[in-house]
Amino acid sequence: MPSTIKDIKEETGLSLATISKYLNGGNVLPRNKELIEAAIEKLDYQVNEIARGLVTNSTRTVGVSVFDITDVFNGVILHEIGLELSKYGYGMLIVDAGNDPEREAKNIRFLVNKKVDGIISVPVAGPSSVLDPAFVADIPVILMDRQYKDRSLDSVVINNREAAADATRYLIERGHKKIAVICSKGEYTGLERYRGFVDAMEDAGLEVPKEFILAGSHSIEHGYNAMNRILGFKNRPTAVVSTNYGINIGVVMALNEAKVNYPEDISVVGFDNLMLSKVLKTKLTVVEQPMERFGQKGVEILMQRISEKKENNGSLKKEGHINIILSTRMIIGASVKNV
Amino acid sequence: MPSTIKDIKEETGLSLATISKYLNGGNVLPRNKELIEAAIEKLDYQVNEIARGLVTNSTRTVGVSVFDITDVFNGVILHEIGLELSKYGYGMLIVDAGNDPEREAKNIRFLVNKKVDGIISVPVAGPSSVLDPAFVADIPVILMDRQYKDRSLDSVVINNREAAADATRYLIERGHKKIAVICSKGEYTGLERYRGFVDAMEDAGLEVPKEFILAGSHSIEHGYNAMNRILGFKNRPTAVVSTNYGINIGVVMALNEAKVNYPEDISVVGFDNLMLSKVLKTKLTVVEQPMERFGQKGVEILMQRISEKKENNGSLKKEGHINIILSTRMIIGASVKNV
DNA sequence: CTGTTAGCGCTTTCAC
DNA sequence: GTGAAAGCGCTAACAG
Repeated sequence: MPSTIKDIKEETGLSLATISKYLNGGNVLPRNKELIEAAIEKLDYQVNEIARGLVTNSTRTVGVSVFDITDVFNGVILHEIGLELSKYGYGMLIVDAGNDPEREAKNIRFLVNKKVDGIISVPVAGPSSVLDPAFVADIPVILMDRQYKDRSLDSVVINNREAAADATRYLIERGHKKIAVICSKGEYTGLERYRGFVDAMEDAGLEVPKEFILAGSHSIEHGYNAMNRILGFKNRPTAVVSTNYGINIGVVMALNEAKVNYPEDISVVGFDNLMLSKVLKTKLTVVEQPMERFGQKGVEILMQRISEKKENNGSLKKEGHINIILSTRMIIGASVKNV
Repeated sequence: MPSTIKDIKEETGLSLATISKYLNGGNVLPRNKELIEAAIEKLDYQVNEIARGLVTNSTRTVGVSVFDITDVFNGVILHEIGLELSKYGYGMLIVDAGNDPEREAKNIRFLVNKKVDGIISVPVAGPSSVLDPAFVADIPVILMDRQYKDRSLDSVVINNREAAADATRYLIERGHKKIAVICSKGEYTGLERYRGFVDAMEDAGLEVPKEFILAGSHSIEHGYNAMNRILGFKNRPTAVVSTNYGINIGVVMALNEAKVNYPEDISVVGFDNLMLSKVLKTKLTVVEQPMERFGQKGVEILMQRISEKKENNGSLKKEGHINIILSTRMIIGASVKNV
């Protein structure tokens, strides 16, 4: 059995209050300080955060929910969040939805029951009601990367629509007129990016045949299948916009397997400057998202909400939402040719 | 403020004990059951796991420590562990060392203070003493993928030495005699794999010039730099063994950039059948690790230890260790040619 | 089956 | 600066 504050009371002869005060950085006589420190050392004492949490009503832990932990994008986000959180002395309780909304709902309830001080969510697509248990419990929630269509919440995102329009314009400026988009319309990010694509095409007065819009899931499979479909068209596009990392991978996979060269046979613009881009013989031209900034800003807002709540003695005040929009930039590779 | 068991006592007129019993699946009169359920519904009651944990001395949470959460290998492991844990009604508290032993030590202390019921660790290289706080607190620990040289602990691993020897033999059988290995000797896994390589070469009576052993870190950079060094040799090997996923990526990146084709110009055998293998034009021949089995077995042993501890009323008995060795298999790609 | 009571380990008034 | 005492929300005997 680990030792408790009581044991160190026996050891030192001091009262619980004094010891607790020391533990929380309060002032105690130098003499007592030494006594306590010696006892802690001797007894291997470690604070029981559970007991502390029960009385302070704060766990110094935030819950982080991601739609898929095997997705590199989320791995990087988690890394950045963890780094940032530790600066505040906070830990994180990570839950993984595995792209399943029901599991996500279950996970959120789990976090609420665990009394996390706040939640950062990179949500699965779907109604925002999965977060209801958090709202009922007055736990601040920050959305990251994705937002909900049905409710406005604190969030940190990029301007997906603009970014996708930029990517598309990049192709248009290089003479492309027949451009296809491979996207996922199921979640916020994908839909916005799709819209950005359409914006740019319309602004340029370019037609988009229906079959050039390949909407599906946010996945390697979809990228792979969609690219293969495109390769089968009699009337092939000269360029393709891929709207996320998973799709990038699928697209490149399909191209390589079919021995179709890019940019010679078809140009490609993708999203996210992660691992993959580094390993390809022909580097992808992509829209890069500022991963570290995601973590920093997300944690910053959350900490702000948590202290607001504290100042407001325990209840969240609901007056508007913070919406941080991070800027992106195009990383120029060699996957686009002039036409 | 969320409602408590007391509120539902007021609401129903029942005693705390009865309500608690219901909450924990005990038998109560149907009438009372309805009353309680109605109150729970009405008050949006959620169990306070913190309070529960304080008295039961169990949090139904396990801590999972990984050496680097941005490493896809760990992402997959975490996914599998989470899936498996949820079958037992357990949640996980994930901590990420970012390859920093000091951060890992801090993380373990954090988990201990959070009173997790057990810890699964995919450790950073280094002395096992980072785990001491867990041992002092009598928290069961399961090592996954990697072991320590300085202490024997419960673990689930693959036979790294055998697997690497298999991979090497695969090359030898195809006529390769000049084979280089790119590895990391810093952690358990890397060292074992290096040894397996040496085993196979010695058994075949093949010489390994010193410069054909490129030991460095478990990283993309190392794979990349090492492969570039190899390409600069006057006396080039005809094949290379890459001993982990990160190194695979670096190797392929270097090859592609130098426009050196594999297997035509050099053969490659790698480790781990993850994402990358799917996207390469020429698929890598690799040793595949059973990711799901890692999660299943790791959680299984941990649950066993947790219940043993309970039966032994709260203290871990230390009689030997469980060591699960999972089998691997070679996935044949097209990155090796006969010579 | 139900209620009373004690107590998990800690923080926090409030006197002193 | 220190101590006594109450209490966070819940479970676990023990009586009834």
